[in-house]
Formats: sequence, C-alpha cells, structure tokens
Amino acid sequence: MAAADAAPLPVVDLAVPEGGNASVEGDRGAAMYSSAPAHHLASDEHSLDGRDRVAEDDPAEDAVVSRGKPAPKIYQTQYPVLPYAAAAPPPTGTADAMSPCKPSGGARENSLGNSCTSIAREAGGSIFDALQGGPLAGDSIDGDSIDPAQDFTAFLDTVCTLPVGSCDEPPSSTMVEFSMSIPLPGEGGDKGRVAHPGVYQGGIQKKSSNNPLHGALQAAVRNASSSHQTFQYESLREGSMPGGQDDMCTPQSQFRRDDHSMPQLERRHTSYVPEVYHGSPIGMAPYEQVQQHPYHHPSQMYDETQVWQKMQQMQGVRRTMSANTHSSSHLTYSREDLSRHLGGSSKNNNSNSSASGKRDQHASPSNNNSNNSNSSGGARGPRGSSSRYRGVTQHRRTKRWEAHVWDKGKQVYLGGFESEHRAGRAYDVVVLKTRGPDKCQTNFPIEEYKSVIPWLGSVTRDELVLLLRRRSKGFSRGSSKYIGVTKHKCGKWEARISNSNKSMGSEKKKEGEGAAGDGHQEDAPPPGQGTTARKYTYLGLFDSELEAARTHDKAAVTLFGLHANTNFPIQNYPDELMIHKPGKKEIGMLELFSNLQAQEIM
DNA sequence: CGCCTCCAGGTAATGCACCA
DNA sequence: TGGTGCATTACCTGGAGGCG
Repeated sequence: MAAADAAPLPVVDLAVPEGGNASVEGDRGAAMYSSAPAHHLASDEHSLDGRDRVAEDDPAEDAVVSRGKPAPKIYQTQYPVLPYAAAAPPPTGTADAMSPCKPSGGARENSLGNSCTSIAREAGGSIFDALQGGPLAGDSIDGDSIDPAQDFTAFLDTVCTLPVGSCDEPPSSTMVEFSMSIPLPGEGGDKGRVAHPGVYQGGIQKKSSNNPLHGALQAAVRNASSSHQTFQYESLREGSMPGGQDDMCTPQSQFRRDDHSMPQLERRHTSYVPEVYHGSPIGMAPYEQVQQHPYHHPSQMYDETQVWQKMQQMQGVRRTMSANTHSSSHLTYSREDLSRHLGGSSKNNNSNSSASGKRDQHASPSNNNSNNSNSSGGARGPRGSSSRYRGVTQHRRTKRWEAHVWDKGKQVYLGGFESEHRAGRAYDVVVLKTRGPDKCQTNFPIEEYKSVIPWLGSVTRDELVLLLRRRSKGFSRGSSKYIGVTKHKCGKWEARISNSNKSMGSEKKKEGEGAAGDGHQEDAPPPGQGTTARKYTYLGLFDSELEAARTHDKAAVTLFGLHANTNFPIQNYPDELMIHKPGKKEIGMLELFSNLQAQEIM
C-alpha cells in the first residue's frame, strides 16, 4: 500500500524540516518496536468457558508465546502518529528509573522509535514531554486517580481475562497510564560525554572478509566512541537492579509462565514504551492536538455508564436473538464446517455466504450481532473461510492464524496468532473499538468484553492494534529480543546486519512515487551493496546480548543513519550518525536533532 | 459500486547447517 | 570456535472475490 493510500488516520502536522514530514515517517517508519513480551494470553484460557478451552487449548502455544520476543514492525504509514504524550521521565532513582523502558529501554521497546525517523519521532516525544508531560502515577484525571499498575499490560490482561458470567456490574473505572522514562541526552547525567570504553568493547570483531561492507563497518564502529547516554543507561539499570539488568529486562524472564507472582512493577515495564514511542509525534504534535486526545481529555472518553447501559440493552436483544444457537457448542461442526476444514471446496458450499454464516454461528454461539450475518445468509466474504472466526484467516503457507480488521476501507493487520481463538479475540476487541459495541459483529458474546470496553475509550485504535500485535505470536520470533542478534551455537550472541536494515516495506513501494519520495532513494546504498541481493554482514560474537545489540545498532546507524532500524534510540549513537553520510532529506532531520540538543530538549 | 473478508505473495529477520 | 550462506518463518500488504 502506498503511503499516499494510507488510511486517513490522525496524522499530526509535523514540524519537521524538509524530509521529516509525515509521509516520510510513513514511508520509512517501519519501526521495530518493543521487546514487548509476548505475554501469553493465559488469562483467556481461564476465563473462557470450557468450550473454548477444549477447542483451543494448545500447551505449546503458551510455551511459545511466553518466550517473549522481538516485536513486529509497524508501518507508520498505517499507524502514523498517536497524538498522546508519554509521561515525563521520572526522577532518577525512582522506581521508574529502573524501568527497562529507559533510555535504551531495553531492546526493542525503543527500537520502535528507531528506524528511519526515530530521531524526529523521539525528539517530538521528548519535546512534548518537556512541554507538558503525561500523567504520572498518582496524577488524576477528572478525579480518577491513575493507578500505576493499570498500564497497557494490565489493559491487555483485562482484554484477555474476559470474564464469563457475571455481567451485572460494570467494571470500575480505569485509566491507562502511559509511562515513558527515557532519559534523553541532556537530561540527568548528560554532563559531558564520558567515554565508556567498556560498553562497546566488543565492537565489531576483526575478521578478514571480502565484503566491503564489513570493512566499513569495522572502521566505523571502531572509530565511534560510545555515547554517554547509553552508558548512563547501563549504569542506571545495573545499579538499580540487583538481579541483573538483563534478567529484569528480558521479556523471557519477565513473562515466564510461572512468573506470575512477580511484582506488578516489574511486569508493567514491558508494555507501554513502544506505543509511546510509536505515538510520539514525530514532528511534535501541536500542543492543542495532543491535548485534545481522549487520553488527555477524560471528557472525551467513553462514558462508562452509558456504554454499560447500551451494552445491557444490547445483551438483552442478543440473548433473545441468539437463543437458538447459544446452546450449541461451537465445537459442534456442521457438515459444511467439516467440509471446509477438510479442504472441501468453498464453491461447493457456495455460498460462501452459507459457509460464512456457519462460521459465525460456531464462532460465537451467542454471537451478539451475528444476527446479521446468519440471518442474511452470512457475512460477506469470499470463498470458504479458513476460520470459523470473523476476521481471522489461516495463512496457508505458515498455518498461522492472522487477524485483520478493516477500518475506513483499509485493512489493518492485527497480528499472527498461534490459535484461531486468540486471533478471533483480537478481532473482536479491535472491532469493538473501531465500530462500537452497537455496530460491530464480534466472534464472542459481547458481554465477555464488558470489562474491556471502558478501556477502549482510553486508547486509540492504533494503540490497541499495537498492543495486540505485541501480544501476538509475532513476538515469539527469534532467540533474542534484540533485532539483528541471535544466539550462536557456542552460546554467545551473534550480531548481524542486513544490507537493508532500514525499515521494510515502504521502500519498494515508494520507488514509483517520485514526488512523494521520502529521500530514501537518494541515499547511497551501503558500501558494496547492490539493491537486489539481500546480504547479511556478520558483525561478530559477543558475550552479552546487549553488546551484540549495540553493535548492530552502531553498524546500522553508520550505514543508514536516520533510517537505521535499531534496538535503541538513535540518539544513543550520535557519533555513528556523524559518520553516516546523510541524504539530503536526512540533513533536515539531523538539523532538527542538533537544534533539539542545543536547546537541551533532547 | 463500495465495503468487507480472505488469500497469498513479497520481503525482512532469524535459525541452523556447514565450512574454515 | 568463528564465520558464511541458505532455509525457514513471520510480518505486512495488495488484491481477488462476494455481498448489500
């Protein structure tokens, strides 16, 4: 999808110099984000009724999901800017100061803000922070005090807990806290750039190679001194986390399945920064715009009472309408279902409508709004559906379940999931958000979402999608939570970099878009790199994962500058940025970067 | 005709076997 | 043990096709 075709999402007017505009962001914004743990959706196992568990239980699934892995990329094109602010960084020494969401935020938490326009994005975010900040723990909005524990993780927990049964009481008011603790340069400890040789000691290992890129990288990384920011971050984390920073930061450790007893404080760390970064207005959302965001204007949030009343009304109707199907488990497959699942031709069923109708029925025995689809011959949809859940498809090649919703004519990818059921849940939540409880068709009874709906008012669709994606199977990818880092068989961490480390997806599409070009093309390809063959350059083995990640970042920034797809915020690598020869349009962003630093905003 | 759903292709990133 | 390159997997998107 070309950037120009992106859904008309609320892209703020970006105050970024030439090249740093929204479309640029969109084009190259395939930011890797967050090491958000693939916090398994354990709760839905417990909360769903037995039918679901029988149908969907997959021990392997949780084992996989709980690994906690890198995040997928998000295309800014699709999710341009989330105009809310992050919380102002707490003072050093506070609990939040220990957060892995700090400066380098632990892995891809911040890589979200990396990729191409991270500087601008982060700059914007930090500027905004400086201007007004977001709510902090203890703040209150409209009289409701913000519970620090109620962050996105909690939100998703809520989503996934989806109680079945008592629907008599509306959930208590909750507010999502966005907390970003990112000591940026010039903020606490930016007193002089103290070289810290130890940090990057590993550097890129010397190795004879014919790859010209290799040589360039070696030189670049060798020459680049460590940034103080990174050092400081390390110090903070190490100093404040007796247990070892990595232990604290890794999703693997945080979300180990048997780790539920961990303090809330630890758990909450992993969830929000990505969104914050992602949402950080790249070019600074106008103050007013941000202020208008529901998050900052509780008055614009859902009125829970109204929502609840509406839901109750709807439930009454639905119970009646779906009475017939309610009693039948959706495990009871019809002949059509069996046929479909066994590869029966959808054309036989023809009636796709028929097939789809059955799907709805089974997916949601009490399918709230299923009245439409069932009674009218089924939901729209081509061919035989691969899933009995709406919005869920199974990737034929990978057999993974993917969920999508359509919003304003554009398809929105919700993530890949291990189970059909979870994909269906993802769809439900997003569709509830986008279309509202009274218009959407969900896979499961809407009453199961009663505790979720209030949350939906405090997040944007995009935020929600990001959350779901982070919870999706996609996060189980890779052995490391850092991009470009893999565990070598010898036990060390191997760093590699691709010759197109830059954000994916958009480049190709932009090629034919001349005027809308983002400047990418004008940047010379990496040394020795053609545009055709994908090549990975070996950067060396490292004892620590972190070290490997930083080496990757340095190489990426050296090669791709602002377009680099990094694990940590790009401002951690000013020296590499200087080494990188920027393209014309990058220069504008670099200037912005410099100005921000000069103003001590960054 | 527009919207919606789903399929499946392209590409990025990681896994892993193999070689020096 | 270190390094390379291919295979596999996952992410994301474009577009086909059905329905109102």
